[in-house]
Amino acid sequence: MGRAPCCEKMGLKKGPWTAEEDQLLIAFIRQHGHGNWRALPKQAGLLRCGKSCRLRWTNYLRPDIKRGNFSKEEEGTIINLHEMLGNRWSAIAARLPGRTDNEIKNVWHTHLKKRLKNYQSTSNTKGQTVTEPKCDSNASSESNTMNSGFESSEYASVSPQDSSSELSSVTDLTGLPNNVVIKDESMDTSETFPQIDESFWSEKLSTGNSTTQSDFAGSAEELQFQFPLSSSMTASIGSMEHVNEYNFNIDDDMEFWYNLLIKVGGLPEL
DNA sequence: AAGACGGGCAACCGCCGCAAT
DNA sequence: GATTGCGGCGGTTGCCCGTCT
Repeated sequence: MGRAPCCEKMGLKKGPWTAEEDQLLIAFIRQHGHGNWRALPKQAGLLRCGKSCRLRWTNYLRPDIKRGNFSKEEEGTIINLHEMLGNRWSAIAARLPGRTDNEIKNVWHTHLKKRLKNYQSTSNTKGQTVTEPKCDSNASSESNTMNSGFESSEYASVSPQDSSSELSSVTDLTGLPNNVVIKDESMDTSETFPQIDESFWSEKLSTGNSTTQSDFAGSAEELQFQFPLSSSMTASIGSMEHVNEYNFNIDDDMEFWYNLLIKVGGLPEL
């Protein structure tokens, strides 16, 4: 069909935003909101396309943006979520209040990916089975054996070399709120994750605007999934303050997931 | 001191999904 | 059902700035 470009380039400004433009945008959105991005620049007196305005607002001007360096916990969360979700930056950002998808994407490409690579090469030299993360948009089910990708001394209380199939060996990212570790590259978990969508996790794992551990602690359930190479699976559910672990050893995966969701309050009991 | 280089980050581009018509 | 318009998303680009030589 062919779409027209998002905005006619003629007369529209590109490049870095000036303080004046920022003020115009903020003032307009404060007064009128941003119902229609395409119409907004004209109404606000900006020579920008709507897309540019939306991006500037969502990535920089929004009042709830948290600026500054990422904490180690945030970085750990990103790595874990990236393992789980792949390059779905907006989904990852939804779990890190105050952080934007763009910011997370930049952090990933500039810092975390390198760290992951270093970790992997280190692991490989130690004879571990380590897989490259698949950056596939359908990667919510991706699984691999690289744990968090952090140097163990920095983030994980259990060293990567210790990875056995027992619960104690699940890499613990020292109190991360949504600590999900999926292992076993031979397993396609997309078939066993049928009902776990993003809204479920964000509802379960985020509370308001805060990202502090204590905020997560009350509401939720840190999930650690571990798939040993056997046909059975082992999982633990730990809260932030006290690790209430539930151990499952099951062969029938669908029943397992359903029961697990009931446990964490994601499904009503029948 | 100055030019080269590389990293970090803000912004742009193009595609996709969805709702409205 | 087809078309159109919009918002959103992820990939990519290009500028700025710090470091190196």
